[in-house]
Amino acid sequence: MRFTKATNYALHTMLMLVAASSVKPIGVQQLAESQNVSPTYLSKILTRLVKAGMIESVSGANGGYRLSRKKDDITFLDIIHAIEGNASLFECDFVHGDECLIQAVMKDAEEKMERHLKQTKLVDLVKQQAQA
Amino acid sequence: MRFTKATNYALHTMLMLVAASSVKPIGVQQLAESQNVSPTYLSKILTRLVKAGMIESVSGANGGYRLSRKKDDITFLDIIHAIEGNASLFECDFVHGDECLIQAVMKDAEEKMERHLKQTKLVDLVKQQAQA
DNA sequence: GCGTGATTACTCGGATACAAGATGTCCGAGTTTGAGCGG
DNA sequence: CCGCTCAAACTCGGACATCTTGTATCCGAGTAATCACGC
Repeated sequence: MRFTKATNYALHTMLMLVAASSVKPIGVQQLAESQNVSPTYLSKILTRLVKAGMIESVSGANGGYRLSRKKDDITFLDIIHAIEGNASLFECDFVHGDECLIQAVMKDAEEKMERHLKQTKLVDLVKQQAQA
Repeated sequence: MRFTKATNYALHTMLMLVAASSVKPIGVQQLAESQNVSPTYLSKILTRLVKAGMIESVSGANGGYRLSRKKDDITFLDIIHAIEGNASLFECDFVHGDECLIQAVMKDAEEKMERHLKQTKLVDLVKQQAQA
């Protein structure tokens, strides 16, 4: 029960893209170097973000990745769900007659966490970085 | 990033033990049957709870598991930590100069969840079950 | 100078490899209860 | 009836076995920009 490294890569990459926020795409190599990942692996992660509609890829020379339109409303939860999937963290597959009380508690806890991740946007971090 | 089945087993088993709450221990077989797990596997999980000090095992005939003394203050978080470990869910191992802003956000989110799990006790569920 | 083609710098997707963790199973060893048996 | 022994019913712990998932690598294919070259 831990977040995967892929999520970490995705979050850091997105932070860079939001910070750059320019029209020009940033190449995978550049993004990968600053995180010590192999470019091929990072690109595999980024395709998931593309499918989620938050970034887009530009192929060919001078290609790379850049934010798609909605740029400023991207939350942590968006990215995490794109990478980890939006399945529930806890799933009780037993068949006790009524609803599982344990599952209810776990679901509440999960929602507490998700609420925080949903209300924190990447842009906020960029501003903090700029001040420092 | 999901909770393991072992955690599910542990939570359900603890709920039974708290509900029983008697002096007599309950055998692993009985506990396992009601959850469709093999007794050997369940016992492996329960030893972790023993090491965490929340239950104790009684060996020999008519043996089994029962709560240790502190019985009524056991929280969800206690059990989860005993099974999954108390490591942080998110760990950024990069070396960016200052503290990782992303990690800070994730840690906050995690704490939101843990707070809920810490303030929910198993005894509360037992009472709910009794009412129904 | 201008079009055409080749080269180069990229991303994309699938196939594959490897490691770690989750999920069990099996077995031998220790421990307690209780039954059986002999005095 | 008492005590001793032995079998049965348990848990404990380590050593496997298997399956899934995370973490990557490699390679061929497609695509866009740029460079070279001939007219």
